[in-house]
Amino acid sequence: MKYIDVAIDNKSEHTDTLYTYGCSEDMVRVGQKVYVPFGLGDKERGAYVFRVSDEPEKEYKKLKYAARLDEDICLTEEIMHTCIWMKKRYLCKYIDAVKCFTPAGSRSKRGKERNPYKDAAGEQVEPPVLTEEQEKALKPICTAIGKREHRRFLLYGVTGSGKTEVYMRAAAKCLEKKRSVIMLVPEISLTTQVIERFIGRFGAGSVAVLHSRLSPGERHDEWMRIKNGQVRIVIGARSAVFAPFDDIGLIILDEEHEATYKSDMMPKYDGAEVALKRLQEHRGVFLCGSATPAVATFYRSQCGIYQRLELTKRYNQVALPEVELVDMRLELKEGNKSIISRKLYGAMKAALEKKQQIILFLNRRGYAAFVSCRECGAVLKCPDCGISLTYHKEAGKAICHYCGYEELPPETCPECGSRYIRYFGTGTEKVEETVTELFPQAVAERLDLDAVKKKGSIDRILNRFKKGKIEILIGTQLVAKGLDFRNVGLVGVISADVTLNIPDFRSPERTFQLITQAAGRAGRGEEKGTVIIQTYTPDNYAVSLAARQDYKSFYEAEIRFRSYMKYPPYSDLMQLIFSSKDEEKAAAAAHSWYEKVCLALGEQEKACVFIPQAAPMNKIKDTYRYCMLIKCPQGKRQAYSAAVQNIKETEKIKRKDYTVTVDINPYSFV
DNA sequence: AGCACGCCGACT
DNA sequence: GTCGGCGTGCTC
Repeated sequence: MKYIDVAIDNKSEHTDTLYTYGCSEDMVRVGQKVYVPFGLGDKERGAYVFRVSDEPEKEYKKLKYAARLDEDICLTEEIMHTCIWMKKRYLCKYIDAVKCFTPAGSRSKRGKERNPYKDAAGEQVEPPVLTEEQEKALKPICTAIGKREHRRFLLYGVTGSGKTEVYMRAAAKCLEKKRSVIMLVPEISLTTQVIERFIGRFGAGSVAVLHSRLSPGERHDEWMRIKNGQVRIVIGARSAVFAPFDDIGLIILDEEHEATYKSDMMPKYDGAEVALKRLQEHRGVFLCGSATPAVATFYRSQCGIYQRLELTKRYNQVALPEVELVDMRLELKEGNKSIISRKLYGAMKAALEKKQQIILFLNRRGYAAFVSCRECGAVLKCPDCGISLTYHKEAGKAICHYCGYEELPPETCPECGSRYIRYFGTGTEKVEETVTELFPQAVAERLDLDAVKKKGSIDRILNRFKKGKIEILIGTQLVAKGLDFRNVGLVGVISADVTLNIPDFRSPERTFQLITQAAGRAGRGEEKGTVIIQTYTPDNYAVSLAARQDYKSFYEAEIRFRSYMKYPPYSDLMQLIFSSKDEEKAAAAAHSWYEKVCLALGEQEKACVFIPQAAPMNKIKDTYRYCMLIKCPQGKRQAYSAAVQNIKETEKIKRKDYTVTVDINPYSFV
């Protein structure tokens, strides 16, 4: 007779503890999925074994017995440890963490198996000769893999310096040692080139690609393929970090700085943190790479938590593009009211004459940023979110970019009745309109969420661009990401200020990354490209240093600011969100929690707890939200977490008319 | 969260 | 006397 401590598979907060059952079988192991009778009706429920013991912890009045094992699902001990760690780190339930590791679907009925990459990219290419820099970067990685050491590397390499080749060599070393590889990419649809190269190198049969278009059945089949050791390489978005390998030798995070590695659903985990936790137990290697590492990541490479490896030269020796800043205030002063500066116009004309392609980048879709009355100053706002509505000319509507609410823009001001309704600010639609006016003979197309919705997939538009059917591509951040086009001679950033003015401590970091990534799209072929950045704040350090492509100076400036303000990496930010159908109740909950948190942390820590605020988009789907931010200083993270967890425990016993969600280091504060 | 038990009012 | 309303409390 054995005793097993299990987490029950149900949604309730109240049952988020380990329950002890008797178990007749000796076979039962940690990580095994079992079925147990639960509750007054002894309804059979799924459960996962966290602990197995010969003696019960204490005497139980009515000890029940596990009914049966699940044939398919048995997780590893490492996974169960990681689940316990996740519960503590992200304040989620046991079962939330376990669910990350288990396939959502059940065994698919039909035995058919469809792999979209199966017949794609059969071109088995000979690995190229490594450059001296690549060789130097690869060596310590391979050594660590060979010696089964848990080590962490940041591969800091300019765009086009051949990071992917280093990833592939490290992966090959891992396979040689009969260990498994997880390769995380920011988004499958934007990473086809990298995936095809991996498949070309290792063969479609040995690579599993996890993506959002998989049906539950297919997902289950892939999970089994991984679990049974039929594949040793998994490529996927952040959730692929949960792949059920039992000997992980390497986890790669490509484009490490991307926000997509942070989950915004429960549990709100950070893919990089989970990767590190798993690798500690597997004694595996963590390898993240970027041309513009997150400030927090570079900081770790400065203090030796990560070993930094640098690739400074572009692969085919093409010089980095020439970057020019255009001060749009002067442009206006000198009488040019257009959104395209004279310099950008000239460069566009020159590029078109040379038959080079152009990318114009603006991180705002729609036509105008807001609709306002010139008489009284009223701005058209979303009735649900309180956020100003963006005017979309093509759709003829004013649309809320948060919740999708739309209305016809009014003829007269709803506040004062004036007819002076005007549209302010620029979006991609307006850029497209201006470009078609200026260059009527050129083929210009838009690539943003709206265009993708209307004209089909991103790939279709990008393929047309690749084939040269589009001369000018106008887009939001969708065009700034790792695409590699040979014939782009000019990249124009229409307004570098859009991201800079978002109220978030990371907005300089994001602006710097976006400009650098966009600039990296220019001149990847034979010729040196040109980049023109338009801005109203040319003296801002993020803008000016991005123009000089000077990451290290930007890092120095930014880390000083973070240190001074005690922002991450000098602290962890913990965001508590209180939501309720009743605004009063959400507010009351937030304020009562504020008192409780202050009390629990003590007087001297009070400065770290911020007074709750109505969330910027206060109401989503008739639910009101209040936010409270806690800045946890380095070294006190666990104490702070524990205090909040404690309050959660005591609060859940009482009748609740609100819900709390916790987000550790949220990527956005709206 | 579910689910059963229980204490109360309306009905055959 | 009994059927069912939902308020209350527990789940190894």
